[in-house]
Amino acid sequence: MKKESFVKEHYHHGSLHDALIGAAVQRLQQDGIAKLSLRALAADVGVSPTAVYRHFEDKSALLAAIACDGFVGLTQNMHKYLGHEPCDALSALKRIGIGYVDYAIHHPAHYRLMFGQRMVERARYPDLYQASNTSFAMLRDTIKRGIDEQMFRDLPLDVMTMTAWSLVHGMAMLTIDGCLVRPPNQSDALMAIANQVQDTLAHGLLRSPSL
Amino acid sequence: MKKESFVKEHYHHGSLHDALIGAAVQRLQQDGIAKLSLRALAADVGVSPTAVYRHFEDKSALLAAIACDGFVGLTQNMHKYLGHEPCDALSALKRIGIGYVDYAIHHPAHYRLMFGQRMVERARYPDLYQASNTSFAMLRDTIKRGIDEQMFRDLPLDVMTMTAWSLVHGMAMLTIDGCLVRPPNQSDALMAIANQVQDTLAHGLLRSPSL
DNA sequence: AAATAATGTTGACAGTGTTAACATGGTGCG
DNA sequence: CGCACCATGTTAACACTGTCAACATTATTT
Repeated sequence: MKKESFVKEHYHHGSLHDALIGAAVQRLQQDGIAKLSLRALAADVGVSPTAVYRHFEDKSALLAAIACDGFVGLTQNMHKYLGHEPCDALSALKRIGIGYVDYAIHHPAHYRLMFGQRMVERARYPDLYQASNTSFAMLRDTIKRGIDEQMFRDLPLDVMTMTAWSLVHGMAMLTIDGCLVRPPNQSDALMAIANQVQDTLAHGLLRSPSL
Repeated sequence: MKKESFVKEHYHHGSLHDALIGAAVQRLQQDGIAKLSLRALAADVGVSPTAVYRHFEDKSALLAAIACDGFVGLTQNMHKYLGHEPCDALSALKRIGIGYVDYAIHHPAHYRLMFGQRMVERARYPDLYQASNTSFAMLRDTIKRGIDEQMFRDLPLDVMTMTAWSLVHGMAMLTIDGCLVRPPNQSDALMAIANQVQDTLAHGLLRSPSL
């Protein structure tokens, strides 16, 4: 009876941290990062401009937190596509790759942020650093399995990891930026292309490709 | 005898356009895009803040011009690595790819700008749009040649182009952002990796890979 | 119940992109 | 030559930004 009377009878917001991130994500999706202002965010949430600084050191830290969430979501999506039943390394790698691109396509604002300026200074943001490493480790570990099981060719793990990672990252970026020559906007058609690209990669990685 | 007396006896700068771009590139390399301000640029060049607007519609247009220069440089560098003697499609593709990554590594500020927000809105900047298309056409045409000469596997041109482009773009980005696991800072070592990655791609594209 | 920490607010400052109105000077035309 | 024009630069101002210091309010702990 004393709470939720209407709105903003409360001096304390209660969950400003999450609310700010939510508002930021929404604005990022609509207007892009260039037009994102802390003051507008604060207004969206119904709080004074400087309240932000009780939850984030500065604007960059807020963005880093969002990027961090992005990597967590990316990892989750890769796990989702990977599934639970055991499978060989190549299938696993393909599924992870599709999960990767799928996430990027459906969360472009997040994805662009994840690989923007924050990535360069990720040493300053331990959470972000760890979250991103967790994502990358999935790729790397799967490739290592393929090598250990002698399914993949005998190339340095680093090289293969970079190849696979470059491929999915490049696909994600080019798709998000609309760089495809004839952009098949249906994500189904897009995923079909992604599948074929993955096949090409498989052909390049496999010890004995099945044509 | 009447010119170049000392400095800035001239009301008219003479080449503000280029001077601004030069100053911008320098600041981009040092501080990154976040800290780039038109006013600072104007000060660098010794001109009032609003003089910029006689040469560029707004800040974004200036950045677009730099990105445009970047694509021109990228194309040039690919041509440089391609050389003049005729060669088969695979060699050509490899050289172009190396030229691509080489440019990105040596002009990270340019490269990040080229694939930043400006790329998304490149419809607004015809010059940028065309310059980028010219770069991409090099990749695409070379791949088409490989298909026509029946050197590459019989896959859709779009798929192969996306694969190759994704690969070089991904490599460029990951390298620039320092995402390599053990970053071999010498660009020689880097190029060695790039070469191996390209070989993997070749293995994936070729009709009959030579192991 | 009092002290302390957490959270929000107000007011201010320096810096930003951008516009409008004005100044300057080189260029071409009578 | 002189004059008008136009490209180029300047000054002043506006709205907006991130951020800080000082203060207010609420929650938490002692």
